[in-house]
Amino acid sequence: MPHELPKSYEPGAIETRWAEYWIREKLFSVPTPPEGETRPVFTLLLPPPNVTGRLHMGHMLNQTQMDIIVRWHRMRGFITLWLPGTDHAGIATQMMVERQLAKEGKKRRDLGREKFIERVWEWKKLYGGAILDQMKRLGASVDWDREYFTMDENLSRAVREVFVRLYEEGLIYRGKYIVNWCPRCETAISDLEVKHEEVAGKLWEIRYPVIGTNEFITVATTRPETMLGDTAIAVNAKDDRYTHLHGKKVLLPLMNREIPIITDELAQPEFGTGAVKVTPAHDPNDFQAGKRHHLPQIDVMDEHAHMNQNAGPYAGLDRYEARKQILADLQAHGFLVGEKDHTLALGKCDRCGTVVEPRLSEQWFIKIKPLADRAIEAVESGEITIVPDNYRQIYLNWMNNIYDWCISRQLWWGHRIPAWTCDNCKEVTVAREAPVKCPKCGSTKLEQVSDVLDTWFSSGLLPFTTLGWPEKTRDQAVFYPTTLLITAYEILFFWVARMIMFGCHFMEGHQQDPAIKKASGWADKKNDSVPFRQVYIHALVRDADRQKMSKTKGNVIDPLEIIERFGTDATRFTLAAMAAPGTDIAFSESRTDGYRAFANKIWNAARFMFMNVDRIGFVWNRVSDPVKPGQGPDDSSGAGVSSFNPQTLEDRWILSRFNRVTAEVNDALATYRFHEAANRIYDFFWGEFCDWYLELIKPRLNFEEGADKTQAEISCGNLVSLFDASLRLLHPVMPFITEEIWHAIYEGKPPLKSIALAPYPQPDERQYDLNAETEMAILQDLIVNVRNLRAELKVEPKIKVPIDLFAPDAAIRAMIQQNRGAVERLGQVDKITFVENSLVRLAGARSTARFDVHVLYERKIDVAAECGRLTKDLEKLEKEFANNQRQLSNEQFLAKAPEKVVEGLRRRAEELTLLRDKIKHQLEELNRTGPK
RNA sequence: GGGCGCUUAACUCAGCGGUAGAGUGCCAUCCUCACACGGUGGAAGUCAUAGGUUCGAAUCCUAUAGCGCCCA
Repeated sequence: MPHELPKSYEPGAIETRWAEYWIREKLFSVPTPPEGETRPVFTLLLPPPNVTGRLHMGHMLNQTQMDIIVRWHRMRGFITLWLPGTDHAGIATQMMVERQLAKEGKKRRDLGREKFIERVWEWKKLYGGAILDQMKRLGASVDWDREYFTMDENLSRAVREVFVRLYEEGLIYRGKYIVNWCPRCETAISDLEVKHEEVAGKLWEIRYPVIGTNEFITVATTRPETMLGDTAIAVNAKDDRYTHLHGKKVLLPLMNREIPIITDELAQPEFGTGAVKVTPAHDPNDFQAGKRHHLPQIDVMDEHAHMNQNAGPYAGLDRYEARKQILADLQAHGFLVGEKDHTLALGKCDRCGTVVEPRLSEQWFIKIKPLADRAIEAVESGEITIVPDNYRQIYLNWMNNIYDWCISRQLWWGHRIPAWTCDNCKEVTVAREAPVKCPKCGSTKLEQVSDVLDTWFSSGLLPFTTLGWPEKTRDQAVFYPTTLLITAYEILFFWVARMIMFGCHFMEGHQQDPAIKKASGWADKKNDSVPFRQVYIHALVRDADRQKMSKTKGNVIDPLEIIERFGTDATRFTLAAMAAPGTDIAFSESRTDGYRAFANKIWNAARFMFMNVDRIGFVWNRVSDPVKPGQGPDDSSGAGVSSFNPQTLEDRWILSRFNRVTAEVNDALATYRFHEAANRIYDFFWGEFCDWYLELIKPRLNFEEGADKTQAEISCGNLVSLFDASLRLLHPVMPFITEEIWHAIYEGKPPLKSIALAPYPQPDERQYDLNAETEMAILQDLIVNVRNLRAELKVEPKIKVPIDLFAPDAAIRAMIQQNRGAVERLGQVDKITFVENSLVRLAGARSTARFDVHVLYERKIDVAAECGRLTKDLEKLEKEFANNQRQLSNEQFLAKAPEKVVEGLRRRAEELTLLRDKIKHQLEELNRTGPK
């Protein structure tokens, strides 16, 4: 059956087809491996996107990298599980639905809790799958049979179990503390959910009259409205300016309340006036100071950040309205004594951007220190490695300065806290299931606490809850700890750190199936409670101007639009090729356009191959193809290109090069150097395979009457087997085009359902051929020099020219002689004449260390241009030579530099002398014969 | 305030102790029977600045400037 492919590659046509095929055929579904399984395992948890999410470049990068690593492992014979799912995203989702309600003129309270949650579920059903559908377009090879949602019943049960256990262990407590409060979302949020922003603000100075004196104490504040809740003034004990006021009281302006002057470290003498107001209910530092001095806590705001009844005449005002009013009143009564410009870091809600208010409220917390200690240990001991390495330190710094985690949220959408309050005695009972009666007073009037848990509480448990925890399952024995986590720096603390803490705590004592652990290469790891063995933190994708993408800036690049225009493969390749670890990616379309061209190049190389396959009537011998699924990473039986039968220099050369590139690509992937892997393949396929190998074998393929048919078949076979191997090498990065061509090679009857299940190429050292590589380099050098001379002599492209060649080394002469056809074809040469003497004195000649070549053509060369070029070359050589000699005459260099380097420089010196003399001669000759 | 990163060809980026690289763009030329999303040839960089370490620095150290990020 002849292969018919369109002349140019159209990704849109094939990509959706394969994406659907992979899902329909369940190619990436992984059943639980039975006892006795000895193959290596690779497990990766997809960072669950929010149900509210739309695919952005960050996801695309993340998923591209994961898919590359996952496909690479799968092709190397690992049992490879990539687990997908979505996160219920408490605040974000609730906001979406609230917004929807707002359009109908309703608020969530109008519906009531139950109806509202029903509404969210409806919303989730309708829109929640959007991001996963987008993911499918990327070709992500996840196990869709294991897809989860963080609010699934089994996961919810696990969440309750975790909560109860932590509570019973005394690691969860409830209390009234200062938390970050978002007045718009009407909920507490964690420190991590507050984003600080530098803004130009004011610093106001207010003076408080000291009772019993005619003195004043002046304090500075950026939030004057909180003064209504002041319960003390603090000065530093060491500050002599205030010693005489110790023990005295001041009269709080506007409120006419007497409050004490206390001494506390909170007041720093060198800062401002050295005295500070203390507002325990509205500032975390003041809260601590208040505890130390047993000060009352006066809350002056409500949950909407409006002043409450404690604010006296200001009750009911919005916080900023109140500020204005208070400043005016202070001014009027002579208490306001200064106003300065001041830049302050304003905390804003990560979700909605509203300015956060520190607020005293009853919340649930996790006592983090005991959990953090083990999580620190896991990273410090190397049980978990973080790549790039610098994130390790960042992680440790954070963990060492961690605060208790506020886990309760005053939302409706999320995992409701499994705690019940007794209506009668107010006793709070924490339990797995709703208690029938209060254990303290026996009352049956119990109401569940209305708060829900922070979204990250449940996602922090995913590495084990998705594997069936709290039951002990075979899945856990096999797949836990997961092997790798690939994620963005942004959620290192939100998510990664918490998974480590929870994993180390709840999976303590867990042991992975020893046979599988060993086969997977983790035998040296002692701790199987960690949620993953390795963490790879990927870069941020910025726009072409290095700006962080954001909706407000309007510079968001939509990956789906890029995919539409250039194809998924090209987009994936771009992200891979630009993903040098530790550096952010400035996404540039021109690069993607370049990689679309690469896809087209591959496509056309395939067309070329099929054209010859069809013409020769070649039958691809499937048996000899090294397709052995399921071989382990150490099994080298499929190594190299086993069905390749090298006959000629170019055969030996390309085979050697393929094996070297294979080694480099495998190494690069093993250390997450995606850019290196992508670039190696690109250079090989385009620069070596297409530009040289395909050109070189054309004469052997173009068999006509009287030609050697066997040779044509052998080279056709070599072409196909090398192409097949190259496709497998490239597959993890460009899954679609490789799948399409691979199936075409097998004329729709491949030995496996997908190239994704075929083995990944491994280098075979026996197929390295240094001689072939050296000889090929000389041949390429010769051809390039001839082309170069032709261009300079302005020889018409179609005209073939004779050349003279001086090559003193007999072996090189023989090699060129043997490959003269290549020189003739690729250099447009019609006759090669070997000569006895150097050709450097001739115009229109080039020389290298190994040969001189002269193109015979009647047209005179441009003497001035040639002189210019040679002079420039000479300058460069002289400079290098001078440098070279300086080093070689330096005794310290000779004494200290490694032998290899010295030897290299010596050889280079010889070459340089030779080249320099040749150019000098050429210049002399040109000056002698050429026009002035 | 603390911490981190970046500054290499016009643009976007690799390289991170031993002779400056890629892609795009640019110039010239060629629609040669896989590919003009192509071939061939070419031009283009005191590797931010100033010191230091070293036989040798784009690469290591220190300082400065500019840009950016994170944490408080």
